[in-house]
Parts: sequence; structure tokens; C-alpha cells
Amino acid sequence: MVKFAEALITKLAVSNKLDDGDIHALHGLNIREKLLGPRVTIVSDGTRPTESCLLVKGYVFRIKMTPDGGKQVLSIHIPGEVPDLQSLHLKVMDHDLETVTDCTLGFIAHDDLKNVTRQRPNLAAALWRETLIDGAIFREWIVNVGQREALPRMAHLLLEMHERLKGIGLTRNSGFELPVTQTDLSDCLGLSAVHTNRVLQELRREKLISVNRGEFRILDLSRMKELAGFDAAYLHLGPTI
Amino acid sequence: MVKFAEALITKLAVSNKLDDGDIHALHGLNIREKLLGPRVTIVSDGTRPTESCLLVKGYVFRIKMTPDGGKQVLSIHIPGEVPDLQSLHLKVMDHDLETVTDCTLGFIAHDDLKNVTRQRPNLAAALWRETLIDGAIFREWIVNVGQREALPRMAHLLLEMHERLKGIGLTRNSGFELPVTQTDLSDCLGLSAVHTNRVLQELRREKLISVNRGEFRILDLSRMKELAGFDAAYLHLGPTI
DNA sequence: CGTGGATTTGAGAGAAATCAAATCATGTGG
DNA sequence: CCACATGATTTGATTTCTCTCAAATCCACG
Repeated sequence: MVKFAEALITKLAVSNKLDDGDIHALHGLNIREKLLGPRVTIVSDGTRPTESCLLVKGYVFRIKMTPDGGKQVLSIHIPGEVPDLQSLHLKVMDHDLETVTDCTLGFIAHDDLKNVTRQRPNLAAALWRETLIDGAIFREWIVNVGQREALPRMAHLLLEMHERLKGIGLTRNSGFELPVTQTDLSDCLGLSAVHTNRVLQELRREKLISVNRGEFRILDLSRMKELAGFDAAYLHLGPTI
Repeated sequence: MVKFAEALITKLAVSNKLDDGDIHALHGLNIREKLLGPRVTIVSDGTRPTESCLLVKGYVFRIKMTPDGGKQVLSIHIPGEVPDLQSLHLKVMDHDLETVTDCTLGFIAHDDLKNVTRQRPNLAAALWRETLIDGAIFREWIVNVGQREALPRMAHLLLEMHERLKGIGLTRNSGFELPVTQTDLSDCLGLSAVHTNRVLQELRREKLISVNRGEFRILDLSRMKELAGFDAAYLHLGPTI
């Protein structure tokens, strides 16, 4: 199944330099395909996965539930990413992984991943780097919920998704598909669904964005960045030498 | 300088299994000592470090500033940790690193770290794992600021510090040194300094904690955990097989 | 003893949550 | 093709948590 390796390579190449040997090794990976519908749990908090899943098509949420029923989305994953790559070295899951949309996933055994990293230090570094970029995005999310109020917070999230999707070619003139509900967005931002709705209205009223059924468009990039205090550096796009 | 290797080994051993060869390799690392006073910037946002720093004594904050002067503490680092280990693979810093107290630091060149990881896959995994635990803690901080209100949020932070410090033997019957100001705590939690003060008073009034000059004590662990919804699983303490 | 930072207190304002209900899709089955 | 059910979005009113502003007190230190 070439598409799996292709998705992974495309995404890795956004932030890493891969040589022919690396690419060959990735093509050689044994990947088990799985198609899932929307809103399905892929991996559960507390379990011990023996494989990680490569997302090829669709969106995936990492989610953490609080004891009193609160729900926090920790990250939104896009094609080419491996949302539970951390389980390669953190044996017990500390959060859930679930599909947002119809998804095509490719499961790769941890043993195979370990072999590849042992044989190709450059790939090991690339995968490590991917988990570090995850971490950098987590850090910015802490800032987002901790420091920004609702309007810039929403703007920042949308800008991040725009920037990351642009990296893998999933934007068309500042528009991108993100088929999530307003409740989903509220779970990303730590806001109530009602307030999320009002914030989105405000952004539309200000002609900063447009939304129709899961298609978001940034109408005024520079004003949005200004509003959100957005600086893409934390995404570490482009292989830095 | 044995103390550097010792601090690192103690901390790594909390979450990893190290063999004699690993320990020997760590002792062989070339480490440059540096003593810093409190409130000193170790590494700045936007720079490209060529070494990472091992914290041996004291506390270090990772900090992110927003364009409008907001300050968010991203993590509090304790002895044995390498707060900027991510710079090994993410060349440009996306946040600041600064001392909180008097600190003893040991700087290790990235080249040396890379050599060690290339020669000892088990150490590579251990270091990768440390950065993944960082990530797990970031995730929980997102939940903390996103989902919990002020009182449980503060309780959660204190419980986390207690649990982590216990791992390296820096607690005495539920008490631990954490010489930070209330303003520091407010920057950790995304609260105002005034509200932080009121929250601390409330926790003391409820006989949940006591504080005197940088020494915090958890007076009622189970009620605190109940209040905070605290589950230590995300810290990944103990080497999971 | 004075100075500056840290903590504390009080009062008022503001951002966001909650509660409740209406409206708007969307998709299903008769 | 329409009636209906279900979930998503929207609106309005009210409450609550947290912030801001301003000032007082406390404390460590030179």
C-alpha cells in the first residue's frame, strides 16, 4: 500500500530532510489498513497499545476527559501524522484518540518502528522530531487557553490549522476543510459551546473569517495574525539545519 | 564531575531502565558546569542552541511571552531534568528558559548527546522518553488551564510538583521546597496574581495545604486529589515495560 | 530605618458560564 | 415528498467567576 508511506513521507518531509534510504525504509514498512467512521475511539486512555496509527485521510482528536465530565481536545491531527507515536516509548496511554471524520488509518507495529529507528538514525531523529513538534504545539495550546481571551484564542486555533494544512497542501486560497462542530471547537479552547458560537459570529461579523459546513476561510490573514498574536515559528515547519 | 551524571541518572532511573553500559556512557559525558543566580535567562526564544543544559540543583521555568506582555509558564523543571533537550532536534527555541532560584547547571554539547544516542539505543530511547513525558505533562497542563477552575487548578499544580519531587526524593512527609512567588504561580495557571492569592488562602483555610516561605505542604492528600481530579498516571513514573 | 518587592484586602467591572428555549439543518421512514 | 426526530446553531437573560484597579500591610535586606 503505497499511499501510507506516501502520506507519512509527505508529512515528514515538511519538517525533516529524508534521503533515499529513509524513503526506501518507509516504503518497506508493514502497514495494516483500517477504515473508521466518524466519532470512533481508536485508542483508549489507560490501554497499552502495541502499534501506532498513521493517519492518511481525515481528522483525529487527542482527547482528555476530566473526572467530572469535562472534555479537552489536546490536539487536532491531520493526514500524515502519527497521533499516538508517543506510545512507542510511553507504554500506557494517558488520553484517548478518536476520529472526527471518516478516516483511513494505517497501523504499524511498535516492533517494526523500533527496528526502523535502530537501522536508520536519521529516521529515528525525524520521528523523535515529530513528537517534539507535537510538544511545541502543546506548549502553544497552553499559552492559548492560559493567556488569550476567547476571540484571539479562536483566531489562533484557526490560524494554526490553516498553517499546518498548508504544509501538506490541503488549503485553497486561505480556505480549508475542518468538519468539526462548534462544540468540538469549544472543547479545543476550553470555552462553552454558547460562547464559542458568539465568538465565531464576531469573527464573521468582523469579516475575518467565513464558515460554511466545515469549510473555514481566513478572509484577512494579517488582521487575524495581529488579533491572535500568531507566530508560526512554534510549528517548526521546514527542516531547520 | 560525578554530580552531573548522578543527577541525570537518578532522574532517568525514575522512568527508565538503565544498564551498566548506559550508566558508564553517561559518566563519560563531557559536561561544562555553570552556576546561575535566580531570575536569569538561560536560553532565549528564537536562538539556536548548540548544547542542552542539565539541571542539577534549583528550579527552572520554561516560559512563553505573548506579544501583549502576557507571560505563561509552560513547565517547572526539577533537578535531573534537561529542560531544553528538545533543542537537540528542534533547532530554533520557541520559548525562554530561565532560572527561578540559584541553579547549578551542566551544559552538554548536542554533538556529544547525538553520539551517545547513536551508540546506545537504550539511552536514545530513555532520552526520547523524557521528552515524551514532558509532552504528557504539557497535555495535562492544557487540561488544567482549559478545564479546571481556579481552586482545583492550583491544587493540581501543587500535587504534580509534590509527585514529581517525591520521585527524586525531594519531599519530606508531603512537604516540599518550591520557592516561587504567587505571581509565578499565577503565570503557571493563567490566573491573575490577586486571584491566585485568594485561591491559596482558600486552600489554607480549608486545611488542604500550608505554605511558609517557599515550603509547601499538602495537609490532606486525598481531599486534594479529589478536589483537583488528580491522577498521576500522566507522569509516567516508574519504567513501564 | 527606609526601600522595594510580595502579599493581602476591598470594591467594582467584565468576560464567560449557565440555563432555557427557539430556530435551523439533516437525514429517516412512511 | 412530507412528517418527524435528532443534532447543531442561535438567541436572550441571568449568574458566577475572575480580572482590574487601588491601596494597605507585611517582610527581607541593605
